[in-house]
Amino acid sequence: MFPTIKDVAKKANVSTATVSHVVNNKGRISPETTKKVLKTIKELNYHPSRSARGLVSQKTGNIGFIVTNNHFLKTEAFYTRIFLGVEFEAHKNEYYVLLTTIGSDFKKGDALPRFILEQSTDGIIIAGKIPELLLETLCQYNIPLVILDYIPKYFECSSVLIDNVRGGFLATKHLIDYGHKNIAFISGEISHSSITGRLRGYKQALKEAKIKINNNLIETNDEYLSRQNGYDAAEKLFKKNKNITAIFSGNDTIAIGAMQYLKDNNYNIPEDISLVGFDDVETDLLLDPPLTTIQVPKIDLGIEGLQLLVNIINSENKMIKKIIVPVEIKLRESTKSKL
Amino acid sequence: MFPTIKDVAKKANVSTATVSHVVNNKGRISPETTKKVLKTIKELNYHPSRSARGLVSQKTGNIGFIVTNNHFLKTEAFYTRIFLGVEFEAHKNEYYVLLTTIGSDFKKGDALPRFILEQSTDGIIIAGKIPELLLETLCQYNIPLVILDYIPKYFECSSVLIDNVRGGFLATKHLIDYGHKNIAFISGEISHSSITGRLRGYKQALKEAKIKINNNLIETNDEYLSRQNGYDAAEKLFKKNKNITAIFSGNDTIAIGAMQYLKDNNYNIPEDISLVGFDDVETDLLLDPPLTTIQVPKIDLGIEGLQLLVNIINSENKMIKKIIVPVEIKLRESTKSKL
DNA sequence: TGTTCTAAGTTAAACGTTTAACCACATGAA
DNA sequence: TTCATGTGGTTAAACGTTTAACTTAGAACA
Repeated sequence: MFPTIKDVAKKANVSTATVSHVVNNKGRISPETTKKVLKTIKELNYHPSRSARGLVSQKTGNIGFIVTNNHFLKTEAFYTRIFLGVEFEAHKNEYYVLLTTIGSDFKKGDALPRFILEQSTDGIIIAGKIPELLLETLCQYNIPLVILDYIPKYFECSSVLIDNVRGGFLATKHLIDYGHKNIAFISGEISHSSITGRLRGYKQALKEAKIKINNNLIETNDEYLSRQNGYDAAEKLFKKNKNITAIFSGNDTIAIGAMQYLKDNNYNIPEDISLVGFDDVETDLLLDPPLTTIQVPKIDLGIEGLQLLVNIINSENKMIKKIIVPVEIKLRESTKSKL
Repeated sequence: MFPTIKDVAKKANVSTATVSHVVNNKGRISPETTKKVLKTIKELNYHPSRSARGLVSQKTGNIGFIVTNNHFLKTEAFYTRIFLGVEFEAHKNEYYVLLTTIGSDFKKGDALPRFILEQSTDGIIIAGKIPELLLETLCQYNIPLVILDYIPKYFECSSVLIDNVRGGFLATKHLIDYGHKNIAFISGEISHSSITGRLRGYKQALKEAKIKINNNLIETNDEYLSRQNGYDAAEKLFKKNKNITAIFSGNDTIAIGAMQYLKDNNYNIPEDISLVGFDDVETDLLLDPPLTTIQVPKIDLGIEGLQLLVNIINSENKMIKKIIVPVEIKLRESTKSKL
């Protein structure tokens, strides 16, 4: 069916080693021979078999993408785009991406993703928060590794991060500039490094504007980011406070839930309450009103992640690198100036 | 790093063949030996290398997923979900999915997806309309193949299809039941078998209700399904007609575009115009008003597709099978009874 | 007793590459 | 002439499996 390296070698009257050298640009082959071999390869439409290659050279041409099923299901729009960014750049770099989800309750003795055990990837990308134990286990295998959008607690690793602090700062600053003083922060998954970063930015902006931080205005828990979670957070918030005029929400999903609560309780957005999200998922534009938010370049995050991983794979230098991708604020109609 | 079959064989005092037989449940191995080998495998945490396996047995454990980049970009929400369905079921069946996009302008001599040439997949799933020439080329390689959501013109192939005709019928019938008589049909990509099916259902319902089909009320072209396309179609439609009270739109993306046109031109939905979509993408719920649509079980489509493919891979019987997945109407607030 | 059969394994080749080690030849220097 | 060096390859082993063909021991049978 498919021609092998032997077929090429025979037809071109050279050894299989020569063909291999030509294919891989290694060894010393004269220009004429190279040309002859290349021509034969084209004629036969020869492509080296991945399996055979992988067996001897340990290069499979695949990279693994790991995300917890919770993240993937609950904030699908976000992680799907990151995946697409990775996939897109992988395609350019002649890699394929193997996707797998794992439980967020990974514990001692649990099986690793099959692609690791079966050695079918050259490197791993992890998207979002992941059990620390899994990282440690992974580490023992000495596989090139890049983490996207998460900073592990006890573990140093090459990573691509969003400038969450700045994003939180920009969002809050925007509300302050619009004359708001009672600005709430709501979010779930507060143990996620991204969310704590956003909260830090929020506090920074308040401090800079000399507005006192009021813990009653901060409503967080560690449940996964879901709309319901946002609805509940807004509910709690308004039970405790009466004079809120603006909300900065840890991500868009939460914001959408909060928006629903506000509508259900006859608050007008943005007349009564200004609302800012974080992530810029596609649905924001379809909301009524369209959501002002912090734009996160999700596709770019994936692209950067893959490039970083490929660099690590191709170099001996295993220096840990961190890349920060910038964010900016997208002004839409869910915020209004009080001035 | 990773233990090999030899390590297991040595430790268990058997030959590698025996280990292989145990792993694959083949050959005649006594219960005691089996037990002993299994124990050793667990102790060493042995997993067969995919590359080595693939090399000799031609089973890579991967399946390829092909979609045109146009489809993927323009109706991302739809095809991403199909992909996730495939991915989900693949995970269950111990397969990995290699995703690739191809141009919709595939022509003679163009390179096939790399995973085919490099023989790194055991079968292929194709999602949506795809150049007929690519199918023919693919066919020569004799790879197990399943097509989702598309019927090629000159080519028979196992496939999983949506009941588009019924969907079109249900949507139109719903509008008729609500007392509408001047019901328009708009869509792009009319050469896609799914869209023609929906149009057929539309006509069927009208015929059954003894409403004359008016070609002025049918606005189609062959551009890709995009919001802009929907906007334009609605515009053309209303330039030609004044008395439309309902629109059935070939898919949700188009419907969203049309909705925008209606809003821009001060038509109220559903008071002035009732609108029905097709697909049921997640954003429909966030629209104002939420869109009545035909629900397509996208995840199930992917699941069925993968199961079908696995069956084909594992059986000699290459009979062509077609699976039709049912649809139902989701009543929301974009349609209103005139009665 | 010798023959056949069966159960439970083993042996060794094969899959399609890569790559370290080797070889043959030409050139140039001593 | 001899020896070192460089050029352009070839040879053959190795990667980790699977599997067809073979072996061996014991049971069953005539």
